Amino acid sequence: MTMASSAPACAASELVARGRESAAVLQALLLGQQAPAVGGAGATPHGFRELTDQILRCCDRALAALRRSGTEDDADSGAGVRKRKPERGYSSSDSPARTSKRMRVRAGERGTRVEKRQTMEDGFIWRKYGQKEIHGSKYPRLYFRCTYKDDHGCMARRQVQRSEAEPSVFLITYFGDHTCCRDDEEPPAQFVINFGSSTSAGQPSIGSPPPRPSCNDDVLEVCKTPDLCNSPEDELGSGTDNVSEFIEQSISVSDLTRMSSMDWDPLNGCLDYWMLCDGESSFGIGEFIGHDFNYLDLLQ
DNA sequence: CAAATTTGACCCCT
DNA sequence: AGGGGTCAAATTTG
Repeated sequence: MTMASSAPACAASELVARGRESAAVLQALLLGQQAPAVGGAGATPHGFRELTDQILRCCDRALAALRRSGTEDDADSGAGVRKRKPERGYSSSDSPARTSKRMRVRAGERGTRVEKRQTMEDGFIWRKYGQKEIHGSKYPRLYFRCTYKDDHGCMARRQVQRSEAEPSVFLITYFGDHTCCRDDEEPPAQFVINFGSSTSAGQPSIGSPPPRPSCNDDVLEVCKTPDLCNSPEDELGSGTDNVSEFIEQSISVSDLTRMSSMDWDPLNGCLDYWMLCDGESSFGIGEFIGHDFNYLDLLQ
């Protein structure tokens, strides 16, 4: 990823200005003054919520842009995938870019994040590439990579494991950046994907266009400590004490739908995910679409 | 038939 | 040696 160091600052500046504008509108509404409608927001609870959401988003993204400007080098090296040395059975040309969790941890990989969620949905399209029984763990760990790994070279990955302490909760560990939607091009992810088991709804189900990965209401907690990625369940423990407290403000489905209609740009979309990768974000990725997928993989 | 998932095997690390 | 992450052939699904 290459970006001029001043670009994030400019973006942050724009975002702060946008956020301030929204704050001004909100203030006017609260004071009962006449205010121009922003995004259709009016002096209603819905309108207030919309404005506050917008303000918060702008602030968060601005912060992320600024942080990113100071840590780009780290992020580049951190999220990068190190190739293993050529292995037996692989030709030099097709030697896969395998990664080792230990290698990443040892190298201080950034861009890892653990979330406790009620759903595996996060707005991105993931492709399952593995499943492993974890020693001492009741539930298997599922391995996903971005569907657009091949098309866009997106190296985002995630691991999903059902919490033993809270079976209704998924511990999702994210690795790497989503580079599949950073360009000016239209974001590739325009579908909701439901990961299910092979025995039933094994194939992803395509539904209505999902909201942009930004705020969500099913993120219970987010742990931004990369080390936790080693073993989310172990390190998170049975409770929530070890997890940095983070409770997402709930967002209605209608809000999400509206958000999805926002103009797509890196600041409105994938930047949210960058923030996660920076481990500094105050909000999670993805949105809650529904709970209609099967948990059989993790139930066993 | 193309794309996604499953699952056994391989490899690295401790 | 064993655990964990990833690959890739086989299988399944739409």
